[in-house]
Amino acid sequence: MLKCSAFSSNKTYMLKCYTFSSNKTYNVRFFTTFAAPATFPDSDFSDDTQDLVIHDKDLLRKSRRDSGTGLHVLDLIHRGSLEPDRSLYNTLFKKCTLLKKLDEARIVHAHINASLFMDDLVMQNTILNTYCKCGSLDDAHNLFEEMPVKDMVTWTALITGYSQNDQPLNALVLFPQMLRLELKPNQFTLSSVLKASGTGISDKYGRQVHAFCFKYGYVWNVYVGSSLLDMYARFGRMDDAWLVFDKLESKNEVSWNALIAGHARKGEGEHALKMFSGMLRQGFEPTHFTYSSVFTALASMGSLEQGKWVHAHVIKSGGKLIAYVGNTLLDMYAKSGSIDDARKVFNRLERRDVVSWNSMITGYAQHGHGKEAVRWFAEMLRIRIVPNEITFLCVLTACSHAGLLDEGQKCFELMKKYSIEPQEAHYVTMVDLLGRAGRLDQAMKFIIKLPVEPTAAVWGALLGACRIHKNMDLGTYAAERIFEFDPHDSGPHVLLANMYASAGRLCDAAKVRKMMKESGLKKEPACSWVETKNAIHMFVANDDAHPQREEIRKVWDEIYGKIKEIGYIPDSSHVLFYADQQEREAKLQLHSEKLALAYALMTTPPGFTIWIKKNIRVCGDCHSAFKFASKVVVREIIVRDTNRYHHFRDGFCSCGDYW
DNA sequence: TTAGGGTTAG
Repeated sequence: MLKCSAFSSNKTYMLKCYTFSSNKTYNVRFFTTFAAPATFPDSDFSDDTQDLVIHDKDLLRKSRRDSGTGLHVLDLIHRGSLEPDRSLYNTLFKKCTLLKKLDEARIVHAHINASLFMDDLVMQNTILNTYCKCGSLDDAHNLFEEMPVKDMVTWTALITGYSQNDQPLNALVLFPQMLRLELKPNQFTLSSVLKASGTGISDKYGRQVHAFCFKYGYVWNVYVGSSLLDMYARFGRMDDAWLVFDKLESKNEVSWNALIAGHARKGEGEHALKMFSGMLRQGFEPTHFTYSSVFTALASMGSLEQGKWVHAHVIKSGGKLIAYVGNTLLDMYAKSGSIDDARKVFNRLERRDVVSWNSMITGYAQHGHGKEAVRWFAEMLRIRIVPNEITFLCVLTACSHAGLLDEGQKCFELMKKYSIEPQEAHYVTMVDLLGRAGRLDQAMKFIIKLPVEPTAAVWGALLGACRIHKNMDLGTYAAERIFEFDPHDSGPHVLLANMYASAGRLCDAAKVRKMMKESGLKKEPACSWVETKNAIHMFVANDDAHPQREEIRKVWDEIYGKIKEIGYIPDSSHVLFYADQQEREAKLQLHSEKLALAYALMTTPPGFTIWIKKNIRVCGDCHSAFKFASKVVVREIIVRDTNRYHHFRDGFCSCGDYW
């Protein structure tokens, strides 16, 4: 709050300002284009005041430094010292928007309501927009309802407000209402409506808006086009996104970023990286948005070398590691297996937020360092970083994978202290934690006591644990509960059949297989990928299509012989559909990850770390074989399955056989 | 006066 007095000469005003907050008095020379005010007393000036010089164009900058909104100007207006004009109010609203000062915006609004601008449509639109930018859609909506006259900008401002404040449905409801009034949307309206259309489960609405973009002639506009391709990309329709991108009349960083982000979200790292190179070739400067999407893409590829190359770009660009880029960068290093580099990035971050901590905890957990993950969680709490629901999920998963039963239970209890309501994923992980640790009865009691109806995923976690600990009765019960949700889900059928097979109950396993056959259920085909010499090779079990199949099998046969010599015993319970023991053992050696390993050994130099990715959980027999293989071939083998990472080195796996 | 793109888990 400022108290001011002033005098003027030729549009230069000398203001005496006293701030109650800091108990300081300022002599302020205020150069302005405002009309000359009435006379001012100059007797208030004292000698012990500080001098500031402010030009009206500097008002925004100066008051930003003072962390105020410059509302003292309103006092001047109120005292008749200044005659308000549009640019003064606009400056104040800009300031409120910038600092998200809702209360101040309300004060300026009240002031305007008592001024000549009371019924000014443009001014009303500005106020409405300020409320939206300050996050108060209630204020914006109230004003919208009160406005006797509304134009296209009024509607667009409110639509944009809802779209930008996570209320897409409200935005989508307003759009047709606006059209019914025969107000013609422009590029601002359409890009906001498209942003709102990018949420939800279907692109049906977005496609309709696409038609409106054609109708009104904005489809090739870079703003509308970028929103349009982003909308398609969010629904995974990259072909449609590309069609829009290719036809844009001009492209900018945002169009490129939207496309890169689309590929990154789909886990199409290669495409995202190609786009990044293309963007550089065409002379576009990558932004924070670009880098965070590219690192997300690289994280999904686990491609450390390419990750380092892009990291070098960021360093060359000289930018600071802001939260988004820094967090995705450290996640990339963690997911690429280099937890040390991830920690270095973490240490260099300008600001470490809950996402930075979660990423480190997950990094440790996924690479088998459960205790380290728990230690980081404790440190995070010690320095009073407030955990979120993802933090707890990360820590619970870490505990579950590392067999840290007590720590996991304590972590679950701690959620109450932070007022975080457990979600389905937390319950699933708790059942997993108890079940893997062999506490199947406790897991069952936990499910019974759940405050919500247990889901198929909860029963699935119990079934998985029953398979590990060979508890047929409880496993069968869990499987039956899952079938009640979805009798056509092949996953639990396979798990159940595996469970019977590994317990030697081949007749029961055969019954499940028969049931699957009769219902037309097919097991999801297991695939493994291996990256060599900048190309990605995919393998499926019993792969007969690969041009080098003979050589691949020869290499694996050689390894198979060697690992058997040092203790590998094939576990044929992981083969479902063959009754003959010899045939089962033969099929076991043709699992996709084994073929991928053989191919990687053929095509990479000695000592080179081998990276394999798998679309489902790594098979138990392959896990055992890889441990022995890592010793025989003297290589580090990293397998990333849907659950976690396995670092096989010198006969051991980082997961400690607990996955 | 109104517009578009980015992070952690499962």
